[in-house]
Amino acid sequence: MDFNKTLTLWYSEHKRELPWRRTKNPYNIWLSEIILQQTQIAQGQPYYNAFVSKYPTVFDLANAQETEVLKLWQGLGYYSRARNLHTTAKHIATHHNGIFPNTYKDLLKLKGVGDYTASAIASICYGEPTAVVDGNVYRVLSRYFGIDTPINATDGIKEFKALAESLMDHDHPSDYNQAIMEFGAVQCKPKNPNCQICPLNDSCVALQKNLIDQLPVKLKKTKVSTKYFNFLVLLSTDKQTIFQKRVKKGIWQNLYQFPLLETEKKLKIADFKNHPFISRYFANAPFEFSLYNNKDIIHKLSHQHLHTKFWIIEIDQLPQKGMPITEIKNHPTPILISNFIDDFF
DNA sequence: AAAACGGGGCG
DNA sequence: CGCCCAGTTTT
Repeated sequence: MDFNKTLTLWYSEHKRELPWRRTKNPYNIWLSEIILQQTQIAQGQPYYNAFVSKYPTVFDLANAQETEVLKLWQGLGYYSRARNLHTTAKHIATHHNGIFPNTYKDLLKLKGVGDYTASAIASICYGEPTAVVDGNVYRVLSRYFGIDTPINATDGIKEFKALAESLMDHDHPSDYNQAIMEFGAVQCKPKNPNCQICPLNDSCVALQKNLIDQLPVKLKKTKVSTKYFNFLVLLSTDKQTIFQKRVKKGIWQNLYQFPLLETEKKLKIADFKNHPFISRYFANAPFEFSLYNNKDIIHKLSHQHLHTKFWIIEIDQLPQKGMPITEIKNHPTPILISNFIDDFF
């Protein structure tokens, strides 16, 4: 049986029941695809449900405040997705009367929608025969056809996209695209796939050549840097603290945090009070401090390891405008800080 | 072409 | 502890 037919038959028998599989509404499909970028279904599904519940239509999302959208996104990571999601919702509501573009080409123009997502929406919602190539597709195709071109360089990206397009079932673009992705997620898994029960095991090149563990080929991983973060948790006598928006580009843009002192090395307790930033920040106002965590909390991002200390600082009057402690939980914040808040307050 | 961008889960 | 995840944008 050919590759194509085998996959769609497998899909009809094994596909999981997922909330976004009950609809072809482009708003819902778009929302699910953005949430699922670089995100496993188990992690993304609760967020999808929360977003659909709070923002049933693109107009509801467009009318929200960005900080409210980020709060609902909190913990999911890659927060530019949430900012772009909101930007695109406003654009669709304002300039397209709430109607999504209905072609791959026009979908691609939306902020936060790249080749994969445009292909997914175009095929699922409108039946356009444009092939998705996500991590699952790279894995399935590289193994089945025995292709060792690196998947994260220009050559491989073009080669796999062309191959995927050539395999497209023009009569069932939606099912075909979802079938190959689901097959990658459930059967042709990254680690320890059970090739004994694979419906393609009689024609899989990687299996025949014992290359399942070698494919797909991925080029050098990005190196991880270490940073030292010191968060200043101010507590005034009138129950206020300083909690401010990260406005600069970089990680956690537009999320909230306590004032951050980043140091080259670990900041010792004995050196805290005399650190130039601290002495200047408090301008000799009397304060008492203690360290919340004796050992650094190591928060791991894909490209940074953040060695973090939370300094608890009790002071009569804040050196700048503050926020009542009761209000900080209403603001979006990185999971690193959210975990601290939940434990400390 | 390469780096930046989160957080969770798994072997 | 390294790899992977229904990738996109910026540099």
